[in-house]
Amino acid sequence: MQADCFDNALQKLRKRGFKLTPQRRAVLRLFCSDDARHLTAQQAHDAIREREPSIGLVTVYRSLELFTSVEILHRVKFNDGFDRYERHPGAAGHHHHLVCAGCGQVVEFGDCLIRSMEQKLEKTSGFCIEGHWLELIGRCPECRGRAKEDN
Amino acid sequence: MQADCFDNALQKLRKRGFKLTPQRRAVLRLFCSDDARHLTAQQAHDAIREREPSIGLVTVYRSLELFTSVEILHRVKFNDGFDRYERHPGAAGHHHHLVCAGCGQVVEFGDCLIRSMEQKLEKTSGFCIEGHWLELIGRCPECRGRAKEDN
DNA sequence: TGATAATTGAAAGTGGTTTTCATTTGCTAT
DNA sequence: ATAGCAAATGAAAACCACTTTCAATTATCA
Ligand SMILES: [Mn+2]
Ligand SMILES: [Mn+2]
Ligand SMILES: [Zn+2]
Ligand SMILES: [Zn+2]
Repeated sequence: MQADCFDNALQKLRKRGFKLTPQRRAVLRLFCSDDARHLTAQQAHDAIREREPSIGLVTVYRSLELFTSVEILHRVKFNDGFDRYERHPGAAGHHHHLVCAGCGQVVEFGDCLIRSMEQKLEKTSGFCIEGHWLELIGRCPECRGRAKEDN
Repeated sequence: MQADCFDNALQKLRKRGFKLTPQRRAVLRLFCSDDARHLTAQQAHDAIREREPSIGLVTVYRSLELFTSVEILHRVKFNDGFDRYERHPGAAGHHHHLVCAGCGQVVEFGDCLIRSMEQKLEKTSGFCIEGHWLELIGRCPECRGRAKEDN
């Protein structure tokens, strides 16, 4: 749990006039810990309840939405039916995800070549490109081995 | 409506032992027409009902699933909560979509630089990469104008 | 022309997410 | 401190794209 992450987020909420409730602090605390990555609302709720047993799942949903809107969190889609959340990358720049189809393990990578593709496309299409979603699906070394066994 | 597209699809279904029902023919007819692109199940159902008024939405869902499994159709995700379908690109190779955040208009593009990114990543991560999802979000020229007016 | 298994459509179910609404609570002005 | 009030919370119900169930229908083939 990184203190500056937590304090910056509180600051941001205060500045915009949102109330600092124990529930919101608990959600922030979770996502400021380094091991909280790509969590679903349900996963976040389960984790938070260990410290804040009375918090409702609905409040977690609302906090995730609020924090995403003020860029404290970032919504990630793995196309598996769940919205997932991680700390907003901020100045560190965005990254993408390589998800194992076997075990769900996630590898992050930051050097994406999409900007140059986008610049070419902006010329040919006349669009102003505002963002992109990229998800790679594959198999991690362990799951490749397991697939071979099954044959 | 391209006849060879339709006939090839019928052939494919027959070969695999699926029955050729009027409902399946109607779904195929729709997706073999050139203007049917990135349709949701509901949109497909609405279009098909003009010729086949009694077809059920459930049957459309089932046909889309079946046709996707035998690679007659291709499932596309714009991360807007709907599964969308288009003709399977086949030998023509896959393409990606640039979607306007204002009006939903879609531009397709085929030259994607992701393969080289994938090859680099396969080395560094040890994953075997099986596929990727890429969606670009932007604003078309008309919607850029409209946004400027609103200021 | 039947026999048979696949297919269909209506209705009910599923599951992640959102809305409703009565109650509680953080914040501010006194 | 304290009261007043808008914002936030939690339980329950609603939402909605999609899937499953099941009885009736139908394409296919002997
Ligand atoms: Mn990430
Ligand atoms: Mn397309
Ligand atoms: Zn794996
Ligand atoms: Zn537009």
